[in-house]
Amino acid sequence: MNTSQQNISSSKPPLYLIDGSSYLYRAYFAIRTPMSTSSGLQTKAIYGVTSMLLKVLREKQPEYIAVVWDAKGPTFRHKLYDQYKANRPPMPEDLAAQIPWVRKVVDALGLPQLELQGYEADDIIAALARKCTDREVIVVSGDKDLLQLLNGNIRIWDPMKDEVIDSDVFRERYGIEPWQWRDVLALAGDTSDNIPGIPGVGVKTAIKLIKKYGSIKELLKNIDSIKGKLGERLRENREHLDLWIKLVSLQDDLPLEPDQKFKRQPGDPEVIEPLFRELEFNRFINELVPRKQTLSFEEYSLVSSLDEVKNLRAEIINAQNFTIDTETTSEEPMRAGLVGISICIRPPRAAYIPLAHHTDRKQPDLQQVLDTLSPVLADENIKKTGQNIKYDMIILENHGAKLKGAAMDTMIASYLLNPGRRRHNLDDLSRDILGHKMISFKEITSGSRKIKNFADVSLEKARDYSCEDVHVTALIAEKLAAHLEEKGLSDLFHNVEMPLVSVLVHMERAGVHIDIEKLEDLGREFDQRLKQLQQEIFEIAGEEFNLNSPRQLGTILFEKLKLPQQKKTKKKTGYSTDVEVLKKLAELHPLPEKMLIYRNLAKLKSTYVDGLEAAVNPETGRIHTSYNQTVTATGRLSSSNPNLQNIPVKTDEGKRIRKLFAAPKGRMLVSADYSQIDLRVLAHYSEDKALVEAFRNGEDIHSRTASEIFGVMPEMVTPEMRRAAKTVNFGIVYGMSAFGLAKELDISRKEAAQFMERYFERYPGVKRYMHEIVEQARKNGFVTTLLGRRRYLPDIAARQKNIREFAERTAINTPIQGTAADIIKLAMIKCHSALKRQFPDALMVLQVHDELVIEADERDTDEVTGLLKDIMENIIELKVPLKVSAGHGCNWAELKS
DNA sequence: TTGATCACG
DNA sequence: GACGTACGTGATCAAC
Repeated sequence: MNTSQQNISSSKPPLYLIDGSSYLYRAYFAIRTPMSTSSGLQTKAIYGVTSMLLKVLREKQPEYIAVVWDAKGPTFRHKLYDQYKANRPPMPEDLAAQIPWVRKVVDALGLPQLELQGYEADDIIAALARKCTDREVIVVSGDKDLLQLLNGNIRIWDPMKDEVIDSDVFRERYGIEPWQWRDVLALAGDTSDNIPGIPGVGVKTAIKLIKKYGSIKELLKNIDSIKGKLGERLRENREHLDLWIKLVSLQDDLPLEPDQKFKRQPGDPEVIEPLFRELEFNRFINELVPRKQTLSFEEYSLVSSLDEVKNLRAEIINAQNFTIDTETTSEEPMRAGLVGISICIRPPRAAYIPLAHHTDRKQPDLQQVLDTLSPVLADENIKKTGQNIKYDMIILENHGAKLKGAAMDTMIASYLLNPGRRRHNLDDLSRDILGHKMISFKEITSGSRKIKNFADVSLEKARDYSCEDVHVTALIAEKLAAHLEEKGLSDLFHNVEMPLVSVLVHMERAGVHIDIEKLEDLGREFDQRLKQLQQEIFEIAGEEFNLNSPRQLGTILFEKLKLPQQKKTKKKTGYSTDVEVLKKLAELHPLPEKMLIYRNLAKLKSTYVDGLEAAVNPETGRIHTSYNQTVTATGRLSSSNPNLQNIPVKTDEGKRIRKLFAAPKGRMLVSADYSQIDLRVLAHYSEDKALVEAFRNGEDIHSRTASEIFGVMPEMVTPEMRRAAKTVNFGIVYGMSAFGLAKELDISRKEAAQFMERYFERYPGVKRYMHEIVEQARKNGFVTTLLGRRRYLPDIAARQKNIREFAERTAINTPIQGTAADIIKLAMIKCHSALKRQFPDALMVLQVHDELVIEADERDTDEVTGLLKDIMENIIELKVPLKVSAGHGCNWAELKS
């Protein structure tokens, strides 16, 4: 209806109206992790609102803006209806206490704010928005009540979901006009405001009614013709509707004008910074306050001669520990050259040794420096600290200097303290732990476009940057060490994670050998077959399209060929064309079948053939992955650049890829993997009698489960039954529901539910474990593995069922997956040291969660196999034995025992 | 940058 | 009454 206003606004900056109260509540209830300052002030709501406001300021840079609040005390709605919001408990005390602080923050940011006695924020927003006709209005809110405001001039934006709703989006989504939304709300009611609406009518039904009749007014005219329970209820409650309409209407005749008062003022850093420090909002300080020196830089020195290096060495020997960082030419350690080394003895004393900067100025000789430092680097008793020290160890060792005695890695320490945290990089740790914003790489390279890597950075800038790195690392290390101790994580850190670093250094440097010629042959073959397939698919489809585009394929399948749509994509953005769908469609049409073959081959070609080819290191002729020790939430390692933990194995085509992982001449690959480690860990934790007994007797666990759930003698178990039981066994470890099992086995939900019921009858200990671990998570807020590794599960208390249930499944799975990870980490450390002693030529080349692969001299094959199996099976004593199956072969696909 | 898909345990 | 439903990863490609 207001389309005529559409273009009025284009010349003037829009007015942003922010629904402060709704975000205040939302933040308070939605942020699950408790937040408070060290003095005890709760800050969750302040933090949430601040974060939202900063997002608006950062992304929109609004010139006209108002932050609007609900007034305290009763509103006109309470006068109309004494039950209004009567079901709502009073505002929690700790939330009320945060309000004055939020107001202070808004003031400090220079944003106008208002409230009006007797009205809610929604009414103020409505009044201002409707009166503002000379410019566009953007209402910032996540509240559905405000949808009735939408017109050609008013849009709603929810920055937290990053969702913009304008009239068109609204019409498409609900099939009605925005002004009709008021009637929808009146019919449906609002439980949180204690407006009942028509009993039995929710938003869906209300929309249907309004679509049909246009408005409540028209509906009432036809009310006698509405049939069934719905008609009855409407007739019974018709006299209330007038009141519900009044209550959900937004009051817009308020004495407010959208005038110059709403011009945004510049925020005052002098006020903001102390305020944010008081609230301990370190994360926001960097965004708003220009970087200042918060650390002392006075004791940073630039080392220019070998004599100075010797002095440094003397200082190190005196201190017996130091923090180290290397500057290099690449992020990939196996391709990087060494540019400089920084060392911090005692914060703030730090020094930078430039080695290969592009400069005419004098730099100490790289080799002489390493020779000089070698005695301290290689001295295990001199303890080293670093941030991702594995990287520095690889760099140094590649340049002929081995680093021993790595005792503290701040990245790993941060990971153990909270493995769910997304980033453990130094910049973020410095910000969060020290409240210090570090010099960014951008800052030292700005002004010169010639800077390609660190070698191009000037010596002074390099000194400041690099010394700050070690300085900050040393400061963080102290704090994190204390936290590890508090949380009982020190043993895991010192006895598992830190020793593992050296193992990973060895593995990454070793790399894995690839048969490059066969790789290239395979690439050519796949290429040909892909071309052929493409041709055939185009012919069947009757047109050409991009086979790699799921979207284009969807159009062909469901619009052109009119095949029945199976399901939407996860985010509901289009037709799904995944394997499941294509398999179903293959029964109806020849194209999906071809597409499956194409997809399979295309994946192998691009990810594996091309990917591996690009990853071969020209100097070593091998592939050096990175094992990430601080990525997974459960404690597993992950592998990247390239990922060697997802090399195909299941299909024949896939095995041809795996076959390319071949030992060089005279060498052999030995592989050992834990069989059913997850289920054995589950047996250990649950102490379930039947499960424990099965493993102690060395039974085939899937057959045993089949015999249990199908109620047949073990010898009567068919392969089909065993397969189903295997799926159940896996599903249990993930906390699967009957629904999930039904889908996986393609059986009815009822049957699946019966399987699960039988399972829990037969393995009652497992049921008990699942219950207890969820209870434990609820009580502590985290779960632990055998070695005390923690994972926090803030969602375990979520009000939303699906979110809470996800956390519950995680609580079940993490101790199992994480304990298996603990076990193989222990085994890696022990195997590595045993191999080093007994078979110094052997190389540990791969770890794939429950499997270790060693490359050894072919004469040592049997002994290495025995050693591996022995160590892995006896690495720790559980209530059931650990079993390892080991084999060897010339390549990774063909292993013989 | 995000979403869809698919490789692994 | 509708929604979602099996844990943990990383790489590639299309599309924005």
